[in-house]
Amino acid sequence: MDSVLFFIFVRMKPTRKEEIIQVAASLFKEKGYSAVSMRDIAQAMDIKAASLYNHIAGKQEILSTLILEVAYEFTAAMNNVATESLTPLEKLENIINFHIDITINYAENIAALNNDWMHLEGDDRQRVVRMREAYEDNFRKIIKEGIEKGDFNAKHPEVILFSILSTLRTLYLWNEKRGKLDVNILKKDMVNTLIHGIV
Amino acid sequence: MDSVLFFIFVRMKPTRKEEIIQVAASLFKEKGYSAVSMRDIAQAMDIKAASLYNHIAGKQEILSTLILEVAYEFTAAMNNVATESLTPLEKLENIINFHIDITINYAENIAALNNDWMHLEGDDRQRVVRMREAYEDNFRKIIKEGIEKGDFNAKHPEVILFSILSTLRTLYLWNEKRGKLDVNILKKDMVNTLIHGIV
DNA sequence: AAATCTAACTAACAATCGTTAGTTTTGTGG
DNA sequence: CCACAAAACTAACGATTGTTAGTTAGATTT
Repeated sequence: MDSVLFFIFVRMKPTRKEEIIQVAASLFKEKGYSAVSMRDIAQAMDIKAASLYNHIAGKQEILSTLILEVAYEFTAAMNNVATESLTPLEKLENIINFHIDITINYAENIAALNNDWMHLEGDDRQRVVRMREAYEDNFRKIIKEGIEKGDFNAKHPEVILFSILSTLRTLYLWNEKRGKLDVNILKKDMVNTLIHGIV
Repeated sequence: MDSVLFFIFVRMKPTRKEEIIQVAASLFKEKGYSAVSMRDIAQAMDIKAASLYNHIAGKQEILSTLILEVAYEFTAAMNNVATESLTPLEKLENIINFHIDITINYAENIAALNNDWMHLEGDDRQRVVRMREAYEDNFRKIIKEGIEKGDFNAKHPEVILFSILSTLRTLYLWNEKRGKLDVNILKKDMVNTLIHGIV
């Protein structure tokens, strides 16, 4: 009899801590970190605020968990693309694609990263700022390389960088009301729009 | 002797109320509405928090003033463009241009509009949401018209709309560190990038 | 059955929040 | 110099904030 390889995908039941972080993330996305109280989070879970502290160290831990988690995702994905031997155009396509992928799985984390990073305390804020700067530098190098090679036509790389980054960072706001698009169609359209323009 | 026409530009000294709103706007942009206390605002003006109430009704009034002010600006500008008899491409160029102009004069207001509209109370929130929906509808019609006429090539207008709007709405984050660009150069580059892409 | 663990609870803490009331200082026009 | 208005002040209010301490109910393990 042939040997068979089973791939069993198990969706692990989330720990109570993970549940809290997820519920908090949803509230943070809706109203922002500062406007959400521990009692708000507790109420959304049908428990009392003090009970949260059996599972987490405090409000700040929720924020730093959310932000650092997705910051590492972006950093890893960007480092992968940057070190591969691809044309600048191919790299740019890859960046757009992984941005969409990460956004699908980490929309609430991205909301916190974009809007509440300044409320991180201690070393965490500096670490996140540095990761974002490194990310942008990688992105900038790819665009500059594309301009030098003549693949991209633009005078100022900053305008391109800003435009594309703005769009990608805001992707977490795409909602079903705007149309339930298939992921691969969205990727294709987004690549087309950002790279080839609209005329 | 020839008659001479004098244009005298007077920068009116701001009222105390306007000063407060401006200082608050700067703090709101930095940390968000909920994370800024009346005592923070007062401290930035070297007075006590209670003194603020000689000039304003409350914290909420500051927020609604900031947001409604710039929301009307965008609505008026968009209505102007939408009712003019221009090609979709020309309309789009006009939109990009007035977005940059308004951003220069109302960066802090736009930050509040983008990030703190949900903290508006009473009728104000609904009014702002409706204005934004009307704005987007106007924008969407222009893009659809461009697609139908064959001026724009895209399958889904939503992707274009989302991409351009994301970039324009985020313009308030452009800082000097990113390069002090002349306004007209920025306009030209932005039009080029958003419309013709980068290849 | 006893012991341990998990996850909730009540009660309270000091700090801070937006805001009000009443008072004093400051600047200006008559 | 005086009268008045503008704009600051002190003191305090009730509500809410994040968090801690100590306790309890229920499930699991020994």
